Amino acid sequence: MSESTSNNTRLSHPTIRDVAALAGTSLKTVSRVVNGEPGVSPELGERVRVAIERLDYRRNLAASNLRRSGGRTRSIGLLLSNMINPLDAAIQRAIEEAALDRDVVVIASSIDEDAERERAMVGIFTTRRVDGLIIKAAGHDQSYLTDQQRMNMALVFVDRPPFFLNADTVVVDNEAATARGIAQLIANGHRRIGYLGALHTIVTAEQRVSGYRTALATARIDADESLIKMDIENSEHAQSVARDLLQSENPPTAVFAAQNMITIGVVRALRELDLHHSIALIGFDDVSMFDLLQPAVTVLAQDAWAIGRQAATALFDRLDGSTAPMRTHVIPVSFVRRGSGEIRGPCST
Amino acid sequence: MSESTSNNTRLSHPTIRDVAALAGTSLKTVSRVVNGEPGVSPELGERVRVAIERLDYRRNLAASNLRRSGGRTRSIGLLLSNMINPLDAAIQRAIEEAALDRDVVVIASSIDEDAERERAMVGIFTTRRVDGLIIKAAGHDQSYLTDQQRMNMALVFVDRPPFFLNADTVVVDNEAATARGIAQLIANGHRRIGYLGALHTIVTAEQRVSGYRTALATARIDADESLIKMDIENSEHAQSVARDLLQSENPPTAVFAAQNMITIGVVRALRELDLHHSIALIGFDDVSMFDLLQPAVTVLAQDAWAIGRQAATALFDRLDGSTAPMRTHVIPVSFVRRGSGEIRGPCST
DNA sequence: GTGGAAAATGTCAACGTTGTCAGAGTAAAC
DNA sequence: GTTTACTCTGACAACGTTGACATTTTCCAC
Repeated sequence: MSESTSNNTRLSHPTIRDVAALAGTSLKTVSRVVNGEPGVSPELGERVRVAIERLDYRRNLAASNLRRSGGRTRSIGLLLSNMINPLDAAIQRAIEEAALDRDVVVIASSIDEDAERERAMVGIFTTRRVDGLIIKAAGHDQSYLTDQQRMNMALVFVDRPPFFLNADTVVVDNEAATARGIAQLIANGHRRIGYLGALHTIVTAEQRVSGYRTALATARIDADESLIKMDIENSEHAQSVARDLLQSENPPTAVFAAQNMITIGVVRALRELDLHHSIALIGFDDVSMFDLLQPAVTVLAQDAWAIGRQAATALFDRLDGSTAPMRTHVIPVSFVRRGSGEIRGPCST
Repeated sequence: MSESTSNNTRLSHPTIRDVAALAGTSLKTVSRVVNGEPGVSPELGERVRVAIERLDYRRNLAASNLRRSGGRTRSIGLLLSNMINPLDAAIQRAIEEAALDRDVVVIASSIDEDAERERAMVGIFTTRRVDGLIIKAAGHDQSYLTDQQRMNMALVFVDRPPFFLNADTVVVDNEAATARGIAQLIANGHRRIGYLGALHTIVTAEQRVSGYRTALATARIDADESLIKMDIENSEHAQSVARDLLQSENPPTAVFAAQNMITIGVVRALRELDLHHSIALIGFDDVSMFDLLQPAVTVLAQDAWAIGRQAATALFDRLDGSTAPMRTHVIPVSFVRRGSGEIRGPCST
């Protein structure tokens, strides 16, 4: 394997053994130099460094981690719904930055609200022995992760709390934020407010619709169930549902879109029916360019970067050995008034 | 380490040794079962499977790969500019899907047009022994990758060809596409066409401005250098540059924005000056909701998904042992006419 | 029952690295 | 010259797994 040191065409990576041979010393000394351990004379150390340089030696981290105590791989897994969604992309980027600072790599994957894929990916990550996992869970039972937790895999849930498992969590207050948006619409004179929500199996979708109901109840308005449309899967679906709703016999005067893709679909439907200047719209989650539409879209904006950073911090705290009780971090949602949500309704004073 | 098999609180992962002990057999037999190798009697195989199940054993892939011939880690690296850019996000997602099908994980990182970070990440990936690397290079010299290439790391360049290195590449024809857009503007009666481009150090930025010049030359129009603004770093920067350009003494009647973030900045500037219905605009790269603006933005759209898929295909072909000559794949760019690019200029017939 | 092939199972070393510990060398103190 | 206390260096096992090969068991033909 290493007999061809003189030959420049080497097929596989040089090992510590090759370096030792070239420097005329032992494995262990090279290991010491590579790891910056003390107890190597300057001359020998230099000789080793030259050999490392010459062979372009890079230590094999997998082998290193195998032997090292603790068996950490300095890698973490990240499972989000869909990296194409700017919200998930921002979370990913924030986590990557935090990981990079600690010399940890991130293995990411999109799971598309698919509980089976969630479990499959967790299996893959377990096999890879990731040190930790940040997950926006799709399924409704994460008890299967107790094994991983016991085996020292740090877990942080983002966007949604885990089911049947106690773990650190980073969320926003979906119910309160939604209620705030709906209250605003009511204050602006709306009584019939349409609600378009995502898959009801997603906790946040339930929390948001619950905020909707709370706000109506607070204002003593009876919720008209025909105005509430759940289980919307994507932008196109939202568009067609909104179209039907707006063309129904007794249409809403305002619409609340509970997620960014849904908001885009609703905007399209409003445009299509030329109602965008008369029907109020508030969306959950911001998207770049919502400010450029006419009217600009009022949103409840999650701070994805803050969510990602907080999740990374929580995870690395655990990896550093924190044994504090599991904690739920709530990141504030900001209400960005841009115009679409300020369109007045029939009951304005 | 394994004395506490009966105890449920195990601190580290069970090993093949633990499974063997519980099943009353040898390491090798367990290994055979785990890897589905033949030559294990049904009864013993079943006993081993039960033990695996009971201990929730997962084989340590790092250890497995260390021993396995070839030493593949079934992981690939992915370096793009910025995962928050929807273009990069789509490329990433496409690659992830392809990798998942092959039971390969993707370690991704954003390098922000920073050549130093590019090299640092390549170093990290090398240490991790990724089997391949898909890279949107920031620097102007990738000869440092010859070592990796020689050591069997498959390389695929996306968006930009490598410098001083021969490797598979997936690109679009930036020059031709841009020329096509500019020719369209000229055909619509524009003679003074502003050009806002990204960092001139990025090859694609150069190719695009070159397409601009080519199209003008073809139409026998002298390029006015004061209309060409390069080195634009982000959306805000683009907005201020566009503002200055549009308010200059002899402003353009049309603008070409050579990248998606730049286009957004230009749109903002046009709005600000209330010129969006009078100045034509064509952008490179599509962004969701460009169709919702007024006027909707005409773009030259790259098929990010196709780029990612092609890159993954090329990479895995190499990993499967292909020794065909290095190839450059060119993915078509589509011209999406939506309105902003069709605003007529002073010289229309 | 014996021989011989085939199937099943196990032993051992190796992958590339680091932890443990022992040995060699050196300088200062007696 | 010997002891003491270093500092430096290397031999060896181990991390969890698999490849090569050896051994045992089973089965069938004679």
